[in-house]
Amino acid sequence: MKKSVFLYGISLALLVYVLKLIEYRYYVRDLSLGFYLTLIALLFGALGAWFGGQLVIKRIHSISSAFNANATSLKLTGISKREYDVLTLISKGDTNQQIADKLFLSLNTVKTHSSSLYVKLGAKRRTQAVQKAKELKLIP
Amino acid sequence: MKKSVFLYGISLALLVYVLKLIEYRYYVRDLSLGFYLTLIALLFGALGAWFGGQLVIKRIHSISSAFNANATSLKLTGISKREYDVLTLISKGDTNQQIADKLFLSLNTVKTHSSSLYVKLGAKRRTQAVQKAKELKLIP
DNA sequence: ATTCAAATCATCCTTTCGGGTGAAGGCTTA
DNA sequence: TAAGCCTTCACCCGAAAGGATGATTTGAAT
Repeated sequence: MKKSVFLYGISLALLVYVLKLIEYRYYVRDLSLGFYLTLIALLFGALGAWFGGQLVIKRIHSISSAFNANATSLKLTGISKREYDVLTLISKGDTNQQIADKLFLSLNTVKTHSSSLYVKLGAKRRTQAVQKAKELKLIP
Repeated sequence: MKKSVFLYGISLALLVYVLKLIEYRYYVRDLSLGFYLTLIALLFGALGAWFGGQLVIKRIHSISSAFNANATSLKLTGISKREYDVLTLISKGDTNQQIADKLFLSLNTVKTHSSSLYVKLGAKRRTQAVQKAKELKLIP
């Protein structure tokens, strides 16, 4: 981001320098002022468009890949590690028994975790829990 | 999109006109050519940046909202309209009974639809169905 | 007109979920 | 050390889901 701004600044400085040259040649050659103005407008318009596009793209990227398992939401909901493990597998469509097998837990433990998950997510069913977890960016 | 380009064109034309005025005043007032050049550069740079940003945003939107219920995948899976209705509500965390109420169906019918959904999606549970449907872009 | 898929509903039966509750061991922190 | 949370597991019970199968109606295609 800062790098982009820096690059943009450099480009701008360079162009201003070029403009200086043009300014000098203005007295030498016989091109209208309007020509240069249009040229500059086009140049900076294009440059600005590119820059603006890059800016937005970067922002979008930083938002969409802001899926760092979202520690903020995790703390807000108070979901623990183990509960999160269960949540992840629930979202993949595993049954409680399958989750128990994968996490080396008893079925009852998985049920306990999922139950507290529902409470913390304000859900009544696993499908709801998955939906809410996605809203909170807890899972992809 | 076309509208944006048009607006941009209009803005550009307007500014060029303004530049004309400035050009005339150049002979009247005592401001350096560099000043105007920089002004133009900044103006068009900013305008271009805004325009570029808008362009990218629109493109992103059209991509992300290119969620036209993905007819391709629907045909491939052979999911019917009614099944799709059920799928949608399933993905929202509704129970079969709730779905039945919303769609004015009997619980059994909902079960039938969901069962054939699972077959067509290669899922064994509703949570899996939801996950696969998302992969196929059938639901958001 | 016959055929076929979709949509609707049913019954029976098994599995899975989910709620409620209790309890034991471990770790952290006041 | 006591309080508190996390993790683990258990039992009970009702609700929801899911599988198998069959039946009727309707609309579209052949």
